[in-house]
Amino acid sequence: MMEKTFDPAAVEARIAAAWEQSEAFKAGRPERAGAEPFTIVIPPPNVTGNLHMGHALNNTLQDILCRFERMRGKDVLWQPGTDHAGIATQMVVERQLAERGEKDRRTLGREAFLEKIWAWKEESGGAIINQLKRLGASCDWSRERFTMGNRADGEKGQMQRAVAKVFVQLHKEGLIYRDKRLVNWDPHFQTAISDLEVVQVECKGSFKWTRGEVDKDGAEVPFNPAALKKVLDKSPNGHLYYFNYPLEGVAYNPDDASTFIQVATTRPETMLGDSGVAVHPENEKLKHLIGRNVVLPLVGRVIPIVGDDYADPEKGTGAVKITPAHDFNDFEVGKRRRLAQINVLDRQARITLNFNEAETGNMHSGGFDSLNEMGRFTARSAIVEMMAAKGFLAKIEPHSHMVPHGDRSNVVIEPYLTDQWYVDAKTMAQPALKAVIDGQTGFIPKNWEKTYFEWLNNIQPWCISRQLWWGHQIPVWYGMAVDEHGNRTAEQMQFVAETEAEAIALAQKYYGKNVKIEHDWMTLRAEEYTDHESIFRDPDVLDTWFSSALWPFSTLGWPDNTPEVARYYPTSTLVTGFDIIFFWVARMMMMGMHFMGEVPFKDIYIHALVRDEKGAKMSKSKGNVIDPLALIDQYGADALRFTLCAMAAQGRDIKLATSRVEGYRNFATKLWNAARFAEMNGALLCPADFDPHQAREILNQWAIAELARTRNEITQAILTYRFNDAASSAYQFVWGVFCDWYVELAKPILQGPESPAKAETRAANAFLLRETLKLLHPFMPFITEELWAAVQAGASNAAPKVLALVEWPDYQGLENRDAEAEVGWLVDMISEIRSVRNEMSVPGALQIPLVLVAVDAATLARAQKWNETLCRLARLSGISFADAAPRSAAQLLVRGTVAALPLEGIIDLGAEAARLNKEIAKLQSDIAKTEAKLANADFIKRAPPEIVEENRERVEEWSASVQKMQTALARLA
RNA sequence: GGGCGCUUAGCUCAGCGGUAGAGCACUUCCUUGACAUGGAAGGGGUCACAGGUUCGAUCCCUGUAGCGCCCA
Repeated sequence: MMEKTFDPAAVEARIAAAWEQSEAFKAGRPERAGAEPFTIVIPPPNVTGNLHMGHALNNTLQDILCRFERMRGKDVLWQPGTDHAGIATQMVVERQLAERGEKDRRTLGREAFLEKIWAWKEESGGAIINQLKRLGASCDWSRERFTMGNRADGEKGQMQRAVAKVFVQLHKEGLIYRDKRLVNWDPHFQTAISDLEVVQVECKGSFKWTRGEVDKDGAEVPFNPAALKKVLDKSPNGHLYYFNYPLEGVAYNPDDASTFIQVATTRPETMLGDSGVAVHPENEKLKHLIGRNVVLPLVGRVIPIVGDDYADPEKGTGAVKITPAHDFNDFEVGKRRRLAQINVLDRQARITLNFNEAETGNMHSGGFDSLNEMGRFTARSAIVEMMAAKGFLAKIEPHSHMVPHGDRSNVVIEPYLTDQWYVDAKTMAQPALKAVIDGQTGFIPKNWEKTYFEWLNNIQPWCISRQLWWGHQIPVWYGMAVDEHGNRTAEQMQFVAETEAEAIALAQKYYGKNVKIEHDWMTLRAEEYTDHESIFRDPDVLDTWFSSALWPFSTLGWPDNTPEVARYYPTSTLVTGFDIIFFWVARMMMMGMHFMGEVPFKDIYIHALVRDEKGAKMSKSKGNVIDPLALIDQYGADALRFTLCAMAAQGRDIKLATSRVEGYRNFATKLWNAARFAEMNGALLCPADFDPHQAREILNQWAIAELARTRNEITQAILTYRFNDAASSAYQFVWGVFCDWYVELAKPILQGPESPAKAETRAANAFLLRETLKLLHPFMPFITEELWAAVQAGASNAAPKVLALVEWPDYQGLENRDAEAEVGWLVDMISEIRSVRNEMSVPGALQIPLVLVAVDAATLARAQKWNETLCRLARLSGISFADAAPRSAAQLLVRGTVAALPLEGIIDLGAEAARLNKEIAKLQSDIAKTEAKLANADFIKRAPPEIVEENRERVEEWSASVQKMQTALARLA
């Protein structure tokens, strides 16, 4: 005897083991060698990561597709793996070293530190893989990949070779180059980071001061640098500072606006690097100053006032100070107007005054050396104080603005001028754009194409180098260039090669002598070798996304010519969130088009973000994170999966409420109990010879037809990525059709005497249950697999051992209108009687008689046939037939049949009259509305005939009902 | 500022040119032999607002308001 409820915690691990043991998820199963392949590459989660709700949704949807296609007989490869997440991993391991009191990264040195990371990875990396298994993800786990490959393989490793080959080839083609540009610089990790790793945080300060402002006693309020410092120490951002920059050649007077130009900035310390002031060329108030110069306060540098559209006349003072080396917009203005790029920060974002003497102005003589190596925020208040002291500070006001922060380090990011490696993304974007325009790849929902186009059309060079240790080291070696006599020049030489050996070979060819590897540039430069020359490798590593961009083919074994590449590329579908369309999807498209000459995936399904109940993004700092593993523990993986699927409507975020998960847990219980009922009634095992087409019982025919319809709905819904429709179809069938009606209507038969009808119903019940398990399996793999074992018990057929490999049903010719008419009538009759009973407050336990009035032979036969069922489900004492309704009876109308419940003495006749009047009124108002519509000549003329006909029929039906109810009303008196 | 999206029952959301739907919550009744993680019945919505297109608009178009996200 089955338990009363399904206990996911007790079952899930066992089921997962059974799948593993049967190798159900393995791609390339021999019996499917001739089958169509279906491939999905998992969006590789971060190796340091833990399963969050976004992963749960993402992987549930992928799993539904994979299980569905696997059941449809395809050779499914769901390729799993993780990515090496440069900064995150380095950070995790550094923190671990600190906690254990071990040597820090720099003390350890690069090699030793990398050993530590690999050790960490072996020990605790990739926990998320097991968490995905708990969710039921049917990946081919034997093929798990890691973007960093395997430690043991070194540069011979396939992932390493893939990355190196891509780099070298793109470099050869001129699509990878070295350039000096602004990057997002993280001063904590001292590396460039991608836009993706930058979060904008809104900051608003509180300090306020205006030059010349007087207090209530009429005294001028002096600037209080200590007070500002105190505010900035708490939070350095959120103020706008107004500076007067004196015009060259006039005596500066803060009270005479004609002697200066006023600029506003949120980052005062960058003024040390100003090389111009911009004014909009059509700015009536200021344009006359274009072409003049200002003398940069403190520094003494003479810099021009230039005309540029970037300066918005409406914003701030209308004049903008330009610091090309420390602001993305200013960088562009500076390039347009040929302004100097003066870097005033070091790698830790401390002020450095070691810029060009020519650019220094009078800094050193001005007594500002104290600023050197000062932290940027300390320098901020120091510089403001200096400006104030010299009378250049006009105003400070609180200002709300977005400040970029590193998402890992949480420090303020600085735009920073450095040499980095770039991919010419603009060129590579063209085939990626074309592929979507031509429809080789399509987004679902389609409107995401717009986002994709938008980004690819405005794409910037992709900075791929990172100043980290953990990652694919850039395959470039540097040496000194030599002239034709073999003498070193001041230039640098680059050797770009897939392996160290190749690099040495290239260098040897270039130098004409032996080449050795040196470990850093300083040593190499300092040494004068006689017998050989030396090169050293670029210490930087590649952006993690660089290797992720190769994921759809590198996981299949590329660059080797593996059978997997041939069979599973291009992949079928990519399932991912919209937040990485730019960073990942677009880059996979670029790399796929370039290296494989073919799109990496045919469909890109973009799903929503999972938010909390109130619609807020889940985040640790808000404390509103719902842990999917906790939900799995509490309600089971199936319930969580079904919830996410049911809520995955296209184009809308998911606001997750645990009450929904609970609801679908209850759904699982319902299914479980349907099986339990079947077990108790000998209807669990479907006889091998049961043919649904041969069912003779109309109830069975009806339910089988409903099953077939549901199968089609689910199939269609999954194929069109309408996951929520698929879920509701399944839910409606299991609960609303199978449990609520089929089982109830079948009870009298199943629990009655032996008969052919009973035997057939037992078989049909088992059949319906078994087929339902198949249809539900992609959504709820655990409970269905568990019940599958039960419905297969003792079955001797050759069906696969696990449901995961069973064939998706395809029923033909099972629809049945007659069955719908009869069972529909029965269902409506029972519902109506129950409704009247309830409304009339007939005690639940009381059995009452039913009189069917003036029925035809067919209805009479129908009523007699279903007598027992009707009596049982509607709590009737019996059914009789009459030509006219008895007096003092409640009357109801079901699909044209008049039914009377003689309830004299039981019910309040006044209440029944009121009930009938209410229904009549409702119908009459509907009739009036529809008749008005039919009276409209335009409607008759222009509406489709079937709609007009439908409305006519409606009026007729309603009118007949009104008439019958009026008769009933008359009989009441 | 630019782009995208949203506004439907108390809550969370489907739907979408042709009589407004689900789950949860709520009310009443029911521990009957699959299931109280259950059953039966019920209340509850001028589908944000204003115009327009249409025979007909919750649905299409325009505008307004509010909210959210992305990019500056």
